[in-house]
Amino acid sequence: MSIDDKFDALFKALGHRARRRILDLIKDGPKTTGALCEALTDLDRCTVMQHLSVLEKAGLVVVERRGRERWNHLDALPIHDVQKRWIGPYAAHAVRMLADLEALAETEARSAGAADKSKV
Amino acid sequence: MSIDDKFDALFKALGHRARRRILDLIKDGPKTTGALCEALTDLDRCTVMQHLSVLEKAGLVVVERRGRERWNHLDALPIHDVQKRWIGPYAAHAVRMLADLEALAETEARSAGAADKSKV
DNA sequence: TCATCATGTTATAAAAACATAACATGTCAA
DNA sequence: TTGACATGTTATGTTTTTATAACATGATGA
Repeated sequence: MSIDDKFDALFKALGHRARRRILDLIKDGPKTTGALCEALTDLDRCTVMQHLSVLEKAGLVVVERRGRERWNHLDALPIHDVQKRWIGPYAAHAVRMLADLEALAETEARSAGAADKSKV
Repeated sequence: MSIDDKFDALFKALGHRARRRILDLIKDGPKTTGALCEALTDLDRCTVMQHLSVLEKAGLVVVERRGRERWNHLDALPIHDVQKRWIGPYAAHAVRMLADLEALAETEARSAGAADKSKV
């Protein structure tokens, strides 16, 4: 599995609201599949399980079997990689852009009087 | 457009390697659609444009038209929101989990002798 | 043991995403 | 103005995703 496959799987996993809700539900501790289905009343049980398997393939959910129960644990470590490669740098970029914009606005404000006659 | 729609669009946009490549290509300055197509030789021009429209819907690409050219600018601000709501908190969670795990490993190492007989 | 319960598997229909082709538009420069 | 050029639009086929239904398994407790 290439690095791109990994990020594809991760972003895909995060790209559906039901799956993000599941992550939020198991953030503070693992839950059984049944408990998750009870919380997600608008979704069929099979649908929840499909979402869980997408999350599992992305490495965001780790499964532990206890008797006939299946406990779904969050593993947030892959998100840490997303942060490092994609989000962090771009977020920093966003902040830098904002700063540039503000500087530009200030410069333009200063020369506004001179530039006015060239405006449409 | 709800907040969930926004995040759906954003993660979806980030969830395809071709689109992530496009983002990287315009990270340091806008490029025309034609320039992007030249860089992405493995993709059809129409496919590139479809990807661009996905990025545009997610607010990650802002289009400026100059004559017959279309200049695609990166807007990384939406990624900043992803960072704040989804990545940051979960990345922090990952770090906390790691710390917990290390603490647990240490505890178990200390009581290893006593616990050994109960192992399978 | 045996009914029940939690979960798993397989199949299928509908919707969305991806990739391409064919045609259309509007701009530039000779 | 006219041909080449950069881009836009519409249509279409293919593949994935999403959501359910129907059936299967395997643990648990009376």
